[in-house]
Amino acid sequence: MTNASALLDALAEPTRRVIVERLSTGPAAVTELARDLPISRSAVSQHLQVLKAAGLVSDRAEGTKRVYRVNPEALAIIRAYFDSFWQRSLAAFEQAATGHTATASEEPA
Amino acid sequence: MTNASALLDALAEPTRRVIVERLSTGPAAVTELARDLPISRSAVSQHLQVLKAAGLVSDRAEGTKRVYRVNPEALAIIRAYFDSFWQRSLAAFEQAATGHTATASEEPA
DNA sequence: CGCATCCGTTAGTCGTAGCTTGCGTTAGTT
DNA sequence: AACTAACGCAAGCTACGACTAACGGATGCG
Repeated sequence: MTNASALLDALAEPTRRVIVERLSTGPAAVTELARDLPISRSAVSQHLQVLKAAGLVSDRAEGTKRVYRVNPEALAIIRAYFDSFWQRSLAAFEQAATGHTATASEEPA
Repeated sequence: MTNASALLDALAEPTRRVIVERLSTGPAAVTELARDLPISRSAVSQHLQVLKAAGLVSDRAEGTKRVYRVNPEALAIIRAYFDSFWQRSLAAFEQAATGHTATASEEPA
């Protein structure tokens, strides 16, 4: 679950990104989510299963409804993933520009 | 190409993520990339076309070779995307915590 | 108690992304 | 000029994933 690749595999689907974006503004139920999407409720449910298996969302039974919400920790992992990713690419970019290896003279803030 | 969705569509493919990870450590040519991958050189080339179309990488002819490198700006966009994303989810999470009870339900089993 | 709502699951169809193969092109080497 | 290495491109095949449809299980309400 601490693997960013598994999380990104789940976020590969555009529809799932929309769902997570929607859930990032607050919890929602399945039918409620499906109402704003051009697909069936069943499809939304299946997407939620994938997101849940990846650890991106969690669900909670509330009466007959089932409320889903995002897992901030999962987004934090992805965020950290792309952060180090970006820094590495910047280092390589700097190196290519200056022509010699960078000596880690960056300010750590 | 300032759209994060287009960038994420390109990074949906696991192989393409490996390629970009590899390129984030420094530029490389097609055959050089294909050497470490279980797919053909042509497949790698096709992946690079997708990444290039998304603006994630750029290429430069160097003799008979074609050197690819990552575009740090593209990674910065994705980074910013997940950053705001994460902050929104945190805000929603905090609101849910303070709005209801502090020691409320946690595990849905 | 029926009845409606909300949801997960399964089976099954279908589009498409990813891969290989083969070919043509360009650049470098002798 | 001949040969080789490094690519891109196009056609064709295959497998996977997204979707729908139909079902059954809970929960809530009259």
